[in-house]
Amino acid sequence: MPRCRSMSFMPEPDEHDQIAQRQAKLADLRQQGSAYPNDFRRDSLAGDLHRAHDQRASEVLESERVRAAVAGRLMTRRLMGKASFAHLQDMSGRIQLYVRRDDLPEGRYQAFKHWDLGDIIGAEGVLFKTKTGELSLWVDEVRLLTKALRPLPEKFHGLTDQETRYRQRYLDLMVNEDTRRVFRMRSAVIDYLRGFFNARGFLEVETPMMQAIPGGAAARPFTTHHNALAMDLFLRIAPELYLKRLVVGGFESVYEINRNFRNEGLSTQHNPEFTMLEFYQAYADYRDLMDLTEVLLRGMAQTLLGTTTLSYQGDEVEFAAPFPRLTVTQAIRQFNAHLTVAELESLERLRDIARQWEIPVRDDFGLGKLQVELFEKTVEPRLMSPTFITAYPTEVSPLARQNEADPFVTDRFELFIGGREIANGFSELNDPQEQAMRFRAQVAAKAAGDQEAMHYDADYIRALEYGLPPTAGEGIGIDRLVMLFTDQPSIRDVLLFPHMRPERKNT
RNA sequence: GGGCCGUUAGCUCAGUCGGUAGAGCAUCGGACUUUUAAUCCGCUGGUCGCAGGUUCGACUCCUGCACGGCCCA
Repeated sequence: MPRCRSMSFMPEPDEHDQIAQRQAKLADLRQQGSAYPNDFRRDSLAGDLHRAHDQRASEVLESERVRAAVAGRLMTRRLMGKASFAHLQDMSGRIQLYVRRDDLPEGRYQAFKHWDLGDIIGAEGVLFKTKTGELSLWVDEVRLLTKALRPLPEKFHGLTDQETRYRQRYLDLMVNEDTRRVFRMRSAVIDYLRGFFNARGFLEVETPMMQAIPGGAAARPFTTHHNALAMDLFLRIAPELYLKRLVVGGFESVYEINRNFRNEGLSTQHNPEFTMLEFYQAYADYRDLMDLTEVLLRGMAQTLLGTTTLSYQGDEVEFAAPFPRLTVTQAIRQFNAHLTVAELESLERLRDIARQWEIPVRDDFGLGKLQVELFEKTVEPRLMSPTFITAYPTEVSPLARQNEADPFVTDRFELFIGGREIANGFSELNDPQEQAMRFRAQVAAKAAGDQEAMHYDADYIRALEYGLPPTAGEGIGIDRLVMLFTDQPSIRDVLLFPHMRPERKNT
């Protein structure tokens, strides 16, 4: 690929002053030689240096003359005539540099004075402590490695404009430590999940993101097109049906952590692509998974946060106590004391109640769907500490196994934390004939206008006909979990690059 | 899709009753060899989101649009 190697770049006339000034400085650098050198090698990270030497006495440090080479972005600078202090930031943190004219090669200090905040530099020197006790590097060599042509956001207030933080996440990461904290925690959450499932003998797998038949959830898919095959494909809305095929194949414990895509609106809770953990375990049922989920989340909180009590947007969320388990109808009645069992089992009565709550009721809503709608409206937002809700109606659970005592409901649960659904799991429906019937009902619903209803997946039925062992499976929404663990109010705050409408203004 | 709020210098923000646009930081020039929101002196920097309208005159009032935030669906 041809690359632009222009040796004299004229600033665009509409660029503001600071960019023009920096471009002029870059032009000078090009004249003097390589403007983008890649021969500087560091041997230390700021964070490691602090960990190793912060607690050591100043005299000891000076007598040992510990040398270090560091590199990173120039974040602050205090010029005081013939000496300066500066802070360099790398992935691990910041280290202060002490730069004196008389300790540098001839002319270097003059150059250093004209470098800009945001430039990427390398520095070598000897560690010492300033009179205020801050570990610093007494620099005897410093080089400009990459010129920054655009100025940094303000050093004190940082970058606060939400739109810019989302669109230019690199800037947000540069200047906002809290943003770095959130995404480190996200990484730690995923790392913990992998460790947890790997330690229990689960196999991590990857299944198709592009599917001919989108399945495994009630949602509208994105459509794409394969040119060579001349066929439309769908971006997956869930990996569920493929993961259960793997259990049929004999991978009895599997998990996948990856993206799902759903063609719905954007909100503080929804991004078109989001990350799910799904896992399946043969010879287990939904109660086993509730137990496992409880162990998982309690351990995760204790390990990653050092506590089992966390604060989410001002509410306390407690992971230490056993998570309460209530059925859908028990939960509705707990938060709607006036409702009777008879009312919850009357289609006509429930329709009226739902309308009173301003729930848009469609004619094809059965009793089970109405119960779940009422639950979501009146109970879900109030479940702050982890709560399992069980006995989801069969009507809204086309892939879940029916309860043996009460076939109106399935052996399914959802976990709510912070007023939101975090997990959804159930004993899998492994009867191929029953599953085929459920698919046909979904197809009928789709024909009647339910755009979120499922397709008939004949290969999935064929797989079940070979025999899916009794199995339980669960999905956990990673983005929402990370929101909880980082106390962030919007899903956009835990996605590095949340979906945004294209910006029209000039960049 | 609806309601409310926002968009002013690179960043963070003021802007009075409609009368020629302000501050801090950053930048630029100068002083300063242990500073840390360094300090001190001086100077720059603006399509007030975009397009219309009202007006002698619009950052300000009105309409539409774009993007964002929050709430609702």
